[in-house]
Amino acid sequence: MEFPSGRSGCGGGGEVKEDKRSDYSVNDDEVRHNKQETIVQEPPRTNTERSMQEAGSKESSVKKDKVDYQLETAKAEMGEVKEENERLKMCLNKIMDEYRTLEMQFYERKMSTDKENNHSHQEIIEESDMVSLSLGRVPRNHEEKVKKVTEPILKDHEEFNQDLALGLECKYETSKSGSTTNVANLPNTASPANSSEVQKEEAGKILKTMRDVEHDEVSLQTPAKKARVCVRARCDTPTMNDGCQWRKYGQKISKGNPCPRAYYRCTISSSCPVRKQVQRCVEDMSILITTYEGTHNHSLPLSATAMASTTSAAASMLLSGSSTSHSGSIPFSSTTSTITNHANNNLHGLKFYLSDGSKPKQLYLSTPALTSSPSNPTITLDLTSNPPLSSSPFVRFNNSNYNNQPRYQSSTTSLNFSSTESNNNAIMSWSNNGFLNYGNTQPYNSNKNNILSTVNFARQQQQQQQPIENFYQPFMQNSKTFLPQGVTTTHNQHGLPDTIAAATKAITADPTFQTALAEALSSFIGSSGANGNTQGNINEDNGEKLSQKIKWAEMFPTSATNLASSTSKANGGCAPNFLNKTSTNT
DNA sequence: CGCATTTGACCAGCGC
DNA sequence: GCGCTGGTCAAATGCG
Repeated sequence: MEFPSGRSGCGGGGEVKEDKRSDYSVNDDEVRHNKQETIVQEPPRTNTERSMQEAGSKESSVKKDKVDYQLETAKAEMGEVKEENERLKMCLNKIMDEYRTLEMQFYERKMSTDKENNHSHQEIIEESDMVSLSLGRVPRNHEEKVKKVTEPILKDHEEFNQDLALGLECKYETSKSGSTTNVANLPNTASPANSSEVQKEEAGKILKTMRDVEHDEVSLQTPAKKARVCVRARCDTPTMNDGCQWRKYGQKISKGNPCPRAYYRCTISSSCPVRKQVQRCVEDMSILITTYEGTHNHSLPLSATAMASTTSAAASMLLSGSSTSHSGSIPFSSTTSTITNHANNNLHGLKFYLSDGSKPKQLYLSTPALTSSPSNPTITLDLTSNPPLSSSPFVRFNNSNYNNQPRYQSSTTSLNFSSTESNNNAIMSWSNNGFLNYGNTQPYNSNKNNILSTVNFARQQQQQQQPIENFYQPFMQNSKTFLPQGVTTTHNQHGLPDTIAAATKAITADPTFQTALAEALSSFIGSSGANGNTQGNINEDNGEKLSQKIKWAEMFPTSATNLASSTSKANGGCAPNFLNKTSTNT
């Protein structure tokens, strides 16, 4: 059948049909076999042979009757199967129609709301963000399917359409998105609409089954590769305030670190599986190591979405890399030459260093136990300036095959969003109120030559003399625009998409790194840009952002949608305050 | 009194 | 099998 997954789980009836069908194939084989036996027989030459042949002809006639009977039976049952198939097709068609109807209603309501509020684009972005903040990976063809469905409906709102598609695609935990996602996957089989209660039930079964299948896929993936995201940041408080609500459920003195490790679980939802571990770095007590594990299954406060999306993106990056590692490639190491060629691209002061991943090392982690489990690949986001255990302030994508790692040397991918300064000038830290600060006022030196390969998304040269304190202000309070070198734009107050475009051109060679970096960028940049005074420019830059999203989609087929979602979110101003000094404590 | 935190006990996984 | 370690549970405790 066309949809094995959906059909096989269709209330058990599908399996019966499948079994019957397998019987058909067996019967057909028997028929062919019998026919061949009949044809191969030669004419008799002697009486004995003739008598034997007569007996044989009687046998063959009996066989023929049997074969004919089997053929007719098979045909009849095939007809039933075809009818069943047609019914299923009609079910799917009806579901598709209902989906389109709902979608159109949603768009219409959205448009009317936007007209009323007189700032449509921003509203759209915010609303779409409410649909989904997922940073999961979306197959490009899948996105195109949804786009194809919705394109005739709203050509003028392609951006919104894309954002909605993202939400429909990614957020599996909601029933709405789950159903629509699945429906969007279904081909549009043209058949006359014939609604009936049976069909509705069947449609419901299909949707339920497919939701279950999807949920099972997620649940099966999660425990096997429960990625962890380790965030290192300077923080004076016992825990850094990431906007989420946590409840402490345990504390342990771990080996090798006199500082106790605290265990927290998310309390926003009782069923939320997210855990975090908090521990001071043994070598620098001012550094707080927070390890996140799991994905929130509920909506987050605005102030919590940034960290959540960051960790989610990082985890997604890690898992995507780990998945490729199984196929024998090193996910992040093949981008060296390309990235180095564009090593001086600056992007809003964020620096993503890429080093040779062929030499897996465990970096930064003061306590190896934080990456203890071989089944838990860990990515480290280093928000400090001086990783104590690293010889150079790189980001090391040490996403080696963690299954082969010893217990304390499991896969660790490290992102260092830090200064290249080797001193103690933290550019980002959690202050005594638990919120993220942005370091000192030391001049920023963006270039280091002792790195194997570098992606430098830092500011351009003319900005390098600016204090670090102003480093992130473009996304926070000031409307300054920091453009990469060689990039010109007419939207200076909205340089983010253009700078992203310029940066992405620099890293288009390697799809794996594209995927990984795009997801990391999506959350980080998206978050950083969220709080800027950019709302007034939303409308005029919408087209630019839209085109930018398209660029991203072209450059990063597997992850551009995530970035587009995050950037639209950021521009919509409802993104949280991962980089916001003034975020409110929830 | 309700909620959050503390803390010892318990369990599972891993290495020897 | 045993010991070690990380992680979790749940009763006890503290606090507003």
